Amino acid sequence: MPDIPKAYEPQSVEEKWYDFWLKQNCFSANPASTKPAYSIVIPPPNVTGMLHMGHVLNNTIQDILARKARMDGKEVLWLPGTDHAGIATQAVVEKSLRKQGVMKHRDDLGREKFLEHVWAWKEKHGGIIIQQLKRLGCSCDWARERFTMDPAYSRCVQKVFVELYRKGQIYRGKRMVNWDPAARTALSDEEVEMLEEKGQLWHLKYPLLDDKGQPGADEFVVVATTRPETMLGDEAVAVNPNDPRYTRLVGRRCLLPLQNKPIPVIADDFVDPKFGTGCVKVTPAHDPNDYEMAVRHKLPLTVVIGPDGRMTEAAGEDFDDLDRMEARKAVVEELTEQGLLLKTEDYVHNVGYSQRSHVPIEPYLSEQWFLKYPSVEKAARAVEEGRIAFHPDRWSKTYSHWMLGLRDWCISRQLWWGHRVPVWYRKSAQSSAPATTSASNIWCDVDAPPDSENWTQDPDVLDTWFSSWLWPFATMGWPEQTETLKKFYPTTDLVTGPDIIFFWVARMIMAGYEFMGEPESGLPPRFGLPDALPFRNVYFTGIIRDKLGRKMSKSLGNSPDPLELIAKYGADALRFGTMRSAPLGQDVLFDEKDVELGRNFCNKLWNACRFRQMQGGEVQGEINPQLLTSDDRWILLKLDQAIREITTAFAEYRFNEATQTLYRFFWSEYCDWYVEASKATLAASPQPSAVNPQSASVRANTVAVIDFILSHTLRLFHPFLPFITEELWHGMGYHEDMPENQGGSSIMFARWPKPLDKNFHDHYGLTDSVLAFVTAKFDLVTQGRNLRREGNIPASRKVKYVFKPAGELSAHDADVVRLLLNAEALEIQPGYQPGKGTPAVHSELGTLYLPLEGLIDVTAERARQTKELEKAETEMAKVEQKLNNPAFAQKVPPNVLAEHQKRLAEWQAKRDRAKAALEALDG
RNA sequence: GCGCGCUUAGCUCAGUGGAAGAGCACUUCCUUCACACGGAAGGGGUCGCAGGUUCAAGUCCUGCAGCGCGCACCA
Repeated sequence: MPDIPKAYEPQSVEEKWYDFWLKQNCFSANPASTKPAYSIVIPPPNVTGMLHMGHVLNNTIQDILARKARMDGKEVLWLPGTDHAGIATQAVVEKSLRKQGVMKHRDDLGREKFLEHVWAWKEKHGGIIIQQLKRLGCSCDWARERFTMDPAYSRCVQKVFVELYRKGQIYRGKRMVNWDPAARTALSDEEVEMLEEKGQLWHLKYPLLDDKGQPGADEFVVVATTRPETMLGDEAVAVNPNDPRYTRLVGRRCLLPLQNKPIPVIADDFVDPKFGTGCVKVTPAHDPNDYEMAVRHKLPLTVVIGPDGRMTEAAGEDFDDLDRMEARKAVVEELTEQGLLLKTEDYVHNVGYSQRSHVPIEPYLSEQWFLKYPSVEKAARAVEEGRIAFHPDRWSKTYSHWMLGLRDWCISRQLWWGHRVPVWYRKSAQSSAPATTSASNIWCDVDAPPDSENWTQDPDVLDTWFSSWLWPFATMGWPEQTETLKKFYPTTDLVTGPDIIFFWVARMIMAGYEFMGEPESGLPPRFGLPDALPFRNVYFTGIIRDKLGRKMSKSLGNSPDPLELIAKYGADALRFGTMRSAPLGQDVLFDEKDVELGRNFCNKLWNACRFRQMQGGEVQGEINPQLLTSDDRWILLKLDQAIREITTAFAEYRFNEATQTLYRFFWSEYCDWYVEASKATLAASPQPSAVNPQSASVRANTVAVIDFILSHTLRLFHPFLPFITEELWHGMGYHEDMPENQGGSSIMFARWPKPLDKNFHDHYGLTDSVLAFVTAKFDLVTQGRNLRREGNIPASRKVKYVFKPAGELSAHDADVVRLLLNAEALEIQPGYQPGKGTPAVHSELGTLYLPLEGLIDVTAERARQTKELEKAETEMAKVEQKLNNPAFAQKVPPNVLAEHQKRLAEWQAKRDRAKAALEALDG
């Protein structure tokens, strides 16, 4: 690292090493490797998407896992790709084409032309998010990038459709579905968001008809509705058969206002007599329950709201072509005029909204394709019995609950962009319209029928999730039994958000069992893999929110652009800051300050290495146990502790804990204490001197300790901070002695640090007493610095401390204390007799005085000692209370008892010293 | 209605039955030869409320309250 800049400059460094990794093929996964496999498939982002903070969190975690696995000696496959996001992409392209004036509606272009435009759009924009992931440092095997509309992948989707169709799991049916009038397509139940809304409950009067079909003078049934516009399609009024108020009405007819149509009063158990008036208007074509009732009572269906959300001709002249919300107003107005609106109540209820278009869902009767979920039982048990582990585990409850109440999945979408349903209908002889749908007239196969001119393909495409549920194996070459599948399936970890637990996670597990699992009895093995499940662990990230706790969204404009953050702070900073504030299982309140913290941390790491470089000399490999200082031993112990904590945190997917440990170890322990203390030895000349023949070799030994710590620290940091660690790994020369494939070429493959074992501890004298000694030494320093503060002595003023040791204190340790106190001198005087009121602090090592010759601030000193005294007394009281409890001594473990007794003694000693000091001040 | 979270320093949050923690913000001091993207010393908490278990509870149990999120066909 020649001419090291004072501050870390990430931009050039990041680009350089990413190119290096790509050129060296560091990310490519080799199925022929003998190393154990580790694999992740990326949750495919939308092909037209842009990187947002959610991606940053999600993909940083995956990259951390992948990089850690490489350092653990695994053969790693992180398989990237994108999905085609049917509705979203089609909507974006349609909007753009309209804006350009290319079309008004896609029908203007026709299916083929329109799809050409979408593909062109995909070619232009589809790579953006992939490039952005690279900026973040993601170590995906890019050669294996997949897209859900790739020809091979599309064939997987079709094959799966055909298989399930032939097994009877997929069927076509006319059903009431969730219709998105903006996107003009059916949606699955999961794509409907129930939102609480303040609405109104309108009470409508329907005049009853007498025997002659004439409205009675004053006879009405009153129905309540939240959607008055649907009354135009009413076909009955229903009451509960056991409701005494209305039994006499059943069988009579009433007049549907506005339409002037007689409709029957029917009896149905569905009606809850206790709700509202106990009379329900029945709109068969626009409400799922009403539809069921209509089927039971053989009522006709009148469609008054069309697929575009506008009223149809059947709604009557006055309402035809009105938007459904305008129609609502118009209907209410008209009914009011006719005196048929009894009352309007405020009413809070839940309204289904399209998760895609954010418009209210319209229940809509249409012909759709449905899937009876396959392998549900196996998929449910896999999670319940722990073969797939959720992190945090609580999501498994959500999963199980969902698996219990499954309804058939509506998989067809009325779009053009997507996998077209592989079903053809035989054209009738007379026209090109599909003939009756009997078996011989339907062709369902991956390939079109040979006489395709006699057939018409189903116009619908499949739900995007119907393709992405195959992602873990369809990306690896299924249905061929590829080497990749053999090596890397099942995958190890999946990282995703809990919001797609139903959409994706559950369905992937089902698909795993259905298509990768054991064959049904009697059939030859279809796939020779031992395990069907698609992954073993699922890590659920939190949702990234802004610092006010709001979800990030384009419309709020509260979503920072990660690329701007990378440009400003560096990718490592963004990764570290995000991970540090993202606890397992909780939402993340993102604040740019977090990224700033990440940048500051990188700068600290940079400068710590720079400090080492300034000490000169080659990388020091060997540490001589004979020459270790107490500080050297202390930092080795702290490193050991950090390695253990971080390794455990990784095993439990507690990444924020790992980053916090790293932060604490490196900043608070290594930089704040060890580096400062090491300056005592580093100040010596690197050349042997006559005065102190050992100082040069002690100095070299300290440099060796620094190299040991830094080379370990860089490896511990690598999964979080890939760029700066690679830069420093090479810059510091730590790669030089490593085997080529274990850190010699890249820190990516350096071995993950192991905890320092017992032999190491014994060999280097890493003992509890060293730990206690150095802790006490540093405590003495903190107290000594406090003396200076309390006495209002500026840091710039050189002062002399006097130390009265309780035992032995080596010259080195005394020098460290002097240095850390920023003292001109530290006089060791075992028999020191302080003058009256000399400020002093105590530690296990002895008493430290700050003699100030006539400059003692008696008031300040008294205040300080009084505070000490009070603190000691309250702490004593706490411990005494416990110890005085007879049950305590009997039941508590001996070590805890001993610890409490020791604690009491310590506080007593402190109290006594504070008392004495106060008396001395007054005396 | 059912389920799941959350409630700890001014803010954002860690905390795994045995002395209340971090970052930011705040106060004071320091441009000392790694770093002002820095250093030092401080101030600041009846751990949402009420019970219970325990020698010992921020931590375990039971209620309650507030906030958030799922799921649920009641017009």
